[in-house]
Amino acid sequence: MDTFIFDFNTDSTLTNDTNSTHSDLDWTAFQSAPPPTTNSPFSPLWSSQQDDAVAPNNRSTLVATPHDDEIYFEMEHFFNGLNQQEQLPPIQPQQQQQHHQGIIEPIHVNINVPDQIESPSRTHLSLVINEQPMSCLSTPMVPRVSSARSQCYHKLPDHAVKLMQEWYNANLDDPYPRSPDKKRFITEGNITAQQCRSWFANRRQRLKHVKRNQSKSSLSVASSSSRVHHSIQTRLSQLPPAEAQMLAHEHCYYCQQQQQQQQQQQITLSPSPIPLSIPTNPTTATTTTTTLNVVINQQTVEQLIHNSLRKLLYPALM
DNA sequence: AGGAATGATTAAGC
DNA sequence: GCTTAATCATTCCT
Repeated sequence: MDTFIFDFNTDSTLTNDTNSTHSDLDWTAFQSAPPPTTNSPFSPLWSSQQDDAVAPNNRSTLVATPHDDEIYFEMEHFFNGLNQQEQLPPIQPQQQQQHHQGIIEPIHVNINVPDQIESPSRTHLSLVINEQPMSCLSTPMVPRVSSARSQCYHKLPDHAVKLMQEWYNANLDDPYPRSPDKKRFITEGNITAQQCRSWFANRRQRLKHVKRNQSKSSLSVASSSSRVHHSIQTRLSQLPPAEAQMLAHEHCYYCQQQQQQQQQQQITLSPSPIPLSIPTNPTTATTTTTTLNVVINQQTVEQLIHNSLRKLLYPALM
């Protein structure tokens, strides 16, 4: 694991900590990336044009992994805080001066990034080897001769796709066609066995991807917020408590959210007792097993985590 | 032009 | 031999 140290300046530019001995990352790649559309300078790097995670063209050594999403969310979380800051009332000239005098220092946050292993480009491999692909059909669509892969790109017959799609939709719980089904797709759809396998493999993978992203988008907010909050708080804890708290509430989106939730809960959690009904059954009167179905919402969980963190980080304040 | 969709390939795992 | 995951290449769409 490498530890990259990012400097978060208030103007959201990314600078290289040249004194760091933790990172040998080539920062020129980041500098040559297109200008960010948001306050986060990382968006262009981690957002791919399709569902696959693709490393930037000029960063062949930086291969995107599933961890990148987590890192991205952590970065995004922090910059959400900076975005929020922009929506705050304009800084007074005196405060602005304090900014430039360095009273509000850049915050350093350590992000752990798994070691990346360079893998050779498959395009290059196929060009070098120039092997004949397994399933090249003699169909008319042969656009270019640049690589073996491009020689056999065809759109599958609509009829074949329709057949497989119908079968897939009807067998979502077990989308693995057996031999008879495959033979039917091959003969009726006029495709090869390889094309049939590829189609189902792609279909399964891409649907899985969609499902994963859907569940992640609902869960990641809470978990990543909490994690990044913790890492930032760890750093801030090295500062004097008063200064750290001011910085945290100014920059940390999570803290701002927590503050809002606290205020909301103080209003909504006024005396409204939870209705608890204990089932009474004459036949099991002697047994004392009782099931209480209590729904704990996300706010409550985050509140509990937040309080625990505060106890850990600021015991003097508790 | 750029992103999304789609077909294909490869390596690794079982 | 089949599947998954990652990735590339091409076509489609806006």
